[in-house]
Amino acid sequence: MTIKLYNTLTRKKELFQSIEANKVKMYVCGPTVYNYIHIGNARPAVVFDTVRRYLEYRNYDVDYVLNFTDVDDKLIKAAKAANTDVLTLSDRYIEAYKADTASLGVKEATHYPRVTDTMPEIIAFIKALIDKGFAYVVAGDVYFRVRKYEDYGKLSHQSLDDLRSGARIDVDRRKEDPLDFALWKDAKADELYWEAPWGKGRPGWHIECSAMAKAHLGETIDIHAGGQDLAFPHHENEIAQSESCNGHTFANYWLHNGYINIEDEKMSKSIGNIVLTRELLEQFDGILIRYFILSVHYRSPINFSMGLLEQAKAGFNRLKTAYQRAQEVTQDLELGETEVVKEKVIKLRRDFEDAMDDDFNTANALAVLFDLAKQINLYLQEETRFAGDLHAYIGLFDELLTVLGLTFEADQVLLDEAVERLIEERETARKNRDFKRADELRDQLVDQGILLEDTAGGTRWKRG
RNA sequence: GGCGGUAUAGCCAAGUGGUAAGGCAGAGGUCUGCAAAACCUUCAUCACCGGUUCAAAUCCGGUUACCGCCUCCA
Repeated sequence: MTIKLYNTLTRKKELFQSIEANKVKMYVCGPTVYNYIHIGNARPAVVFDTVRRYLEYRNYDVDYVLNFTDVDDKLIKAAKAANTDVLTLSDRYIEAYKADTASLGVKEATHYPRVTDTMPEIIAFIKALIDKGFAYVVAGDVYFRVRKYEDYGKLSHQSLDDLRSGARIDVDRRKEDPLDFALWKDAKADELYWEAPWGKGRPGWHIECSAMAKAHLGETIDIHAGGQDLAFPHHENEIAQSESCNGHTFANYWLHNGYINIEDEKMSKSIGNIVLTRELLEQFDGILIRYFILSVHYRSPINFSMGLLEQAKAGFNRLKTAYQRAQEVTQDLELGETEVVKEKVIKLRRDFEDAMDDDFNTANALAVLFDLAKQINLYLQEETRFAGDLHAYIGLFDELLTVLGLTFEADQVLLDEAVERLIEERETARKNRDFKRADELRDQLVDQGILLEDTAGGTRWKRG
């Protein structure tokens, strides 16, 4: 049990130690639900889901909280544009988020708090900050007093002075310090608002996470995760709020995932190269997209393109083929098992754990799966094979796939009658050594996306 | 200006001191009626310069290029 993870706070890989034995409190910053998620949103969803799965594999009970920001400027604007209200809009995109991430093999979170459901806690949180002198009210807005919190900048490793000099010209002169940030925004006309002791309005962006994490996980949590861009200012501000309010460490480990570029360019609205997960799912299996994401270490940048996804598919198919062949063959074998295979399984498992223990190195973990596939392929060529051996390989395969959230969907079993007839007809042709006819039929099937493999045990087929 | 990241074969990608994992593509071979799948073989000295060391892709210094954050953003 020696999981090491890279902590942004210390910029080092640290040994993971949970607050409570065998229990992990994990908070992941979720999306602002004003649109469908893009591939960039998919990365943290997949990556931190994998972290969670591995912790569970390591026998931790993981309390996994993922929030939805369902009130903010973007939502208000989007709702107006769609001629609907904020809550209807956010409901819709929350459902879409869950559906899209489910396609990517992401497990359900333990809790999905929403800002609008956490309002009393948020208001109480802000009130406590005001009472302690960490926040001040200006004309209905409430700001956090950055200079009052001594450790400000400890996550992004910047001093307050450096941050100030880098800050853009701040037009809001009501703030005591340019870096002070809004905890509460005064309600403008026609906007959704909540009643607070200092006036009507809605919460600022950062406070929600502090409040929701506290409400669901307590004052000190184990892991707080999100995209690398959230480190500053969002997470920095969360730390400032939470530690000022609660008086002790907010999160022990901070994990940040790298960006996804599109064809070597930053994904952005202005470039117009946003790739929605939903669109991608029309062309590629979600699990393949997950595989692609996991083929790179989570902190490194990933470049995305259709070509790269196609390339990944070829590799993924290699794993899938080995797995499926093992399953087909195992039914016909005699019972029994060998020491050699037993030891190989033990070693493969250990290699996998070594990879994942090292800051969730999924690229190396996948290399272990390729090793496993190779062992299976080699084993299938041996003269004497036992069901027990293949079961051991398959069992390990299943287990490791589950940790990574990967599955090999069985190809649709149902074939069109017409297709089946073509396959049969080809078999007859082959028996009659009419190879010209057989090849024609095979080409026809290829056109329908059916690939054939003639093996000793008969003809196999799969979808290309 | 401040903070940080990246640079490994045609492509993707691991690797933080001991002589370059894995995958895709390619080449040759085995198998096959031919294929496919699989197996075997083959394919890099790690951006550049200098230094430390018995030994560096890995440490130190410098150079170049690209990128991120400092402003809503995964």
